[in-house]
Amino acid sequence: MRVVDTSSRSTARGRIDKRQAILGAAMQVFAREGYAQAGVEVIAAEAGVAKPTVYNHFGDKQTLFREAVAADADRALERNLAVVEQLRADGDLRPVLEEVGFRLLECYCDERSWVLRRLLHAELGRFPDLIDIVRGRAADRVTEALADRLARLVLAGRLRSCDPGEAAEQFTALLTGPMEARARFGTREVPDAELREVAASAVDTFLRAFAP
Amino acid sequence: MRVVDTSSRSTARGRIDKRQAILGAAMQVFAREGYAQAGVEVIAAEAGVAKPTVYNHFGDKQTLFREAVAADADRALERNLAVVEQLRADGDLRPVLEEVGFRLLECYCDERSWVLRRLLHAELGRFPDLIDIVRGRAADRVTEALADRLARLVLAGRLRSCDPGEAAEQFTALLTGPMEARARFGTREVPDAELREVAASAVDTFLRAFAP
Amino acid sequence: MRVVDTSSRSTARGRIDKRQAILGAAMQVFAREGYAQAGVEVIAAEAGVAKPTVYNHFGDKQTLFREAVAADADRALERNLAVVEQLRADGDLRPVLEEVGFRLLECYCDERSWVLRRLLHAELGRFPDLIDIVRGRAADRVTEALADRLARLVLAGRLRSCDPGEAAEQFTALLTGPMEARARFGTREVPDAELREVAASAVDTFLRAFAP
Amino acid sequence: MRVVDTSSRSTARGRIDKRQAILGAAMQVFAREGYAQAGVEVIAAEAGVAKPTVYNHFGDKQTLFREAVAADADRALERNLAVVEQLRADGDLRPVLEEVGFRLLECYCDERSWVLRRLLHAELGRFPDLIDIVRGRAADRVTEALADRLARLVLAGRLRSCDPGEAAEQFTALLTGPMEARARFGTREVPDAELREVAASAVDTFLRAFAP
DNA sequence: GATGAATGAGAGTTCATTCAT
DNA sequence: TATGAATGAACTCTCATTCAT
Repeated sequence: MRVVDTSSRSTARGRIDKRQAILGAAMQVFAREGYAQAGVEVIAAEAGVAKPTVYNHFGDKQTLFREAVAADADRALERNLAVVEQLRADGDLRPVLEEVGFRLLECYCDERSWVLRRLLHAELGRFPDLIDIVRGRAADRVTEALADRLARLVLAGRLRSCDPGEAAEQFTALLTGPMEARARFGTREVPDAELREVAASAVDTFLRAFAP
Repeated sequence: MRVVDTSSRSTARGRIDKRQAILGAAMQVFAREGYAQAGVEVIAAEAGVAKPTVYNHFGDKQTLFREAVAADADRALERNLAVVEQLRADGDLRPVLEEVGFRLLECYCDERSWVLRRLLHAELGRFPDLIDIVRGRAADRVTEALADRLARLVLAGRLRSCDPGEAAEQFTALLTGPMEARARFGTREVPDAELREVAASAVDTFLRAFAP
Repeated sequence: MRVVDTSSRSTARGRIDKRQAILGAAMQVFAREGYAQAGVEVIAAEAGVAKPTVYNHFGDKQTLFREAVAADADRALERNLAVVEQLRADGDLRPVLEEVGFRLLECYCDERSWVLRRLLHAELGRFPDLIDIVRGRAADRVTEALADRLARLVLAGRLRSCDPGEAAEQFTALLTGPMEARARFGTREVPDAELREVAASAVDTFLRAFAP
Repeated sequence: MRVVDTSSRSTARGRIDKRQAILGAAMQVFAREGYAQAGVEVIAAEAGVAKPTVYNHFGDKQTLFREAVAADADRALERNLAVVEQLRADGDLRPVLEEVGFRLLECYCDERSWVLRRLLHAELGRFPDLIDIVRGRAADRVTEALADRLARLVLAGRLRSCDPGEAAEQFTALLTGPMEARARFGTREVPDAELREVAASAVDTFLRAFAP
């Protein structure tokens, strides 16, 4: 189902295309099989290149893994930040929080997000720097951005006075904590309605605790 | 100091001792290396037995993995349930909740708990049944037990009327959610003081939302 | 389908029964799997004993193999000799030869005979002495016995003067040679009618060449 | 003495050379040890390549075995057919038949022929398709070719009227049957003189039975 | 720059054989 | 004597990685 680029004979584009194809294939295979089990040969095949080409581009399997993970973490960060930015102080607070909560859960429950978290857990032992790669690009910065928005809500008198960092932590926890069980660690597709329920419940508790 | 023969030289206990030794070594090695990378030979060496002995006892690597995980999940369940049972309705509620919260965080942040969760995430792809093995023995049943206790607190008028299942989910989320970031996925040892802080903050938010 | 001896608790019979059971099971397993692939554990299970019992009786796998083969070779020799003894000089020669030829082919095409020959070929490299074990007990002595009978036929004027050893060799060759192809090396069950045809054709050629 | 580059250092021929080397080594080792006992590592060493190279070329041990056997069967077929083609109807029949018989016995008693037959018998259980691989390439087609020649001799009036297929079967049987015993299944080197004797005796019997 | 071919190291698994009971 | 348990050695097969083109 891949679309073959018909114009990549040794052009500069061709090289970039191949690099992207390899990264994409790598993430797919790593997700499916885990790092140790994933075969470079399989990745190469799925990317439509020869095995040594992978090595020409990335040097070794570990580097390929790191870069593939980093690329996906970037993507996830961007999506999450875009959601947090929707948290504005105009109008009724509850529906806004519920909408943001729902969107964040959508990100959290995205197939690729589960894959990323799974790989992170799986390979922390062999790749301790993965924490920084992923968290520097995703989880922490999202919480930070969320804290910023909450701080402004406090200043605007829409929330009671509190530590916005802690509040952001807890808001996130109230959203994602219940999902882990319900999504069975990403193996069950959670319907949007359930996402909205969880978001509503989280927001309810959050507002009971943090409304002025 | 009992003086029974604890040396395992060929007594009837020998078999059981070896089984336990293998399970223990297996968990250590799986934790260190991940399932795919862990070598049965290494496990055998670490257990002080020969490689075929491992196969005599467990048949193959997958079974060994499942049984090792199940054993650790059992242990974790027991510890968690013991903590939840301490949640009694006598006296002031806040300090009791804070103590239970702290103890639950101790369990959650235990080295072996992190290992278990990491392996669970890591190998879900290859072992989908791991969810049931672990959750049937741990996470879910703890939340259930917690919900039971919260229900009694509602009936006793110590908490406002609410769905105890949801309340338990959120209490757990408020505890563990913030830990994931702070413990850097288990790679950082979190001092008890910080655990108590997180517990206090979680209980504060929880009581603001669920006090009558 | 084995009949278990109900009275073998440590009696002298019990021991012999077990020995026979092991030999029988061994031959079956060796036939099915070949020497190298056959597992002593499987043989033991099929004989209804524990693995070390096999070693108590036979010392090692090679000895077990030799004894099992020797036992079957004995059985084959007896059957063949009984057939050759039917070769009497009274009455018409052709039908007698045809009957003997047919009976010899029956022996030759017996499942257990094919197994024996296959094992012999298979393991000649590892067991050079197998030639003597089997041939001393079977092929050669049958040809010798046949030569004896033919010699008496020559003396009785029923066959032309010739070397009876050569005649016996050739009579056997005319019988068995065509079978190898037709029986597809023992993997095809040859119907009796075809056996009789081959025997008749062999006798016809033999008599054309050796009638006085 | 041709002066082409027969050294195989990385030329395009290199691949083919290695393939041939592996096939040759495989046949030698399989012959020496039997299929089950033969180690791929040994084969690789004897071929002067690394173990995975064997797997790159043949995929697995079974395929390697089949291809090695097929290659040798091809070789044997060619030699046998060349001999049968020498069976012409000009001149005296007896010496021609004796020469052909002798040459066929040479083929039959060739070391590699014994090896092939031994392996065929030995591994029929595990490789039932070996019958077709070998017989389609060797035994059957030789008998067929021989039958063709005998048919022409019948038409030319040099042999009596008969079924040429049967006659070919019996001619072959008269040649090879006595060899099995004399060569002790290929473990004894039979001198040419004895081969000629057996051939002469076979031809004598054959002509007595089939001369017009 | 991209590839087909080759490899060293190591994986899981099996098995004949031997203790200790 | 018969056995459950343990083991050392060996097996097939895989894989990340590197030449030579």
